[in-house]
Amino acid sequence: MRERTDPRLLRSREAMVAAATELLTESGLEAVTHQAVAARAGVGRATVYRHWPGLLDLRLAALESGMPPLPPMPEELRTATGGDPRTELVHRLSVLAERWDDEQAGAVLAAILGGSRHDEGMRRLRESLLEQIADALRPAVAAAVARGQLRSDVTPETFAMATAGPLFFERFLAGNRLGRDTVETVVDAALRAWA
Amino acid sequence: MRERTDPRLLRSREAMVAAATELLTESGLEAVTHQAVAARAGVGRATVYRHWPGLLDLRLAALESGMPPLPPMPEELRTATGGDPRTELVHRLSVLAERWDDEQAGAVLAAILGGSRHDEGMRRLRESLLEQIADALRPAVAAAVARGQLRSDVTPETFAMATAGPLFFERFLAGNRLGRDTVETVVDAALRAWA
DNA sequence: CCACTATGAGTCATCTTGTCTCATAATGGT
DNA sequence: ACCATTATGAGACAAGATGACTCATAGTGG
Repeated sequence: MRERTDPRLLRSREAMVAAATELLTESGLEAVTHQAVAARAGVGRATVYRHWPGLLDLRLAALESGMPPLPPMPEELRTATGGDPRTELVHRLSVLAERWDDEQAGAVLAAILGGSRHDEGMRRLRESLLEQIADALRPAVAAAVARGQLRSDVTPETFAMATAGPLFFERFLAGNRLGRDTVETVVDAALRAWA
Repeated sequence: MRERTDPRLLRSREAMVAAATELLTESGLEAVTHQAVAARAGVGRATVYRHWPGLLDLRLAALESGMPPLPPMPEELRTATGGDPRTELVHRLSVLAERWDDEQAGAVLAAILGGSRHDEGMRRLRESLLEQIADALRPAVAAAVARGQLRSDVTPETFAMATAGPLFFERFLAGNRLGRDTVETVVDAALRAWA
């Protein structure tokens, strides 16, 4: 039985995923087709069909590679915050904001929002994105609740809505880049609102 | 010179726009093509090309018809609020939330978010959407500032970020319908945060 | 009643899509 | 070093989509 170790398979797969991600970033999900990916990856068209028989499979691969998990909070930074929830919240949301500042984020998010109503795979991606954000905020929200800085009924999901929501709005509806000042403003507003 | 009054022109145009909007709602922007619109509208393929020679023109027409201007605040309701900013804010945002609850809203917004990076027309649509929201909140925000319920540096744009942002997040990222309770929660949080 | 014009049907060349075959060469086990 | 395995690129192919065109017809405005 074949393992997943054939270098040819990995090489071409890597090239195709890279090409698909580029196309997604540059021209949106519509531009991700077997033909376009093959051409850009320098690969036979049939090869793309072999790896992802369906168009949705191919596009899902592009989207997945476009939204890797958020890097975890570095331990040295966590201790450096002195356990201050606000500092940690600002840091976690800055990581998110930085990612959303990236060019490809808009393409990925728009595709997920639009596609999740029709496609199960995209719905999964949307939910995992939501979970990613909530998980990133979970420890700091818990700490803030423990210290009485947030009401005890504030969940990570609620706090995500209160912070990631405005950031999303500012970035993708207003079209503005997200600086650390914006993140701090949003975090402070949420802390005031839910104290 | 021909006026825009030829009934044939208006009839077929109306049928095509309706068909395009349906396709957009049901299957996303990608499904809006000259051929599909012609088939659904019961119209010749050439006719669709005559009205919108380019694919982007056609899709823009579908998007525009999918985001008509928000209805203005009814005068009787405005007086009924007794000039209370919170009540008016809740009302205005409930109108927005109701629209976003609609099935087609997700398709329209996702298309605009994704397309506004590449297409000038979609960028215009995105900006007009933003303006729509800010304008809807403008009088109530001004009133709240005048009464000292909001800091004097809070603009309609800021308040839109603080309220429409979370609503957008809740509706399209978390996938939850927006009830009046959600709107009230969000408005109250924003009023606390920016008092 | 008539000149006008939007329309539907159709044709046509070109491109895209999905499936298939086959020779080739890289690969892993022996 | 050898060989059976297998992923690949090139290409053929039918079916369908695309965009531009022509033309007879019928609804329209004067």
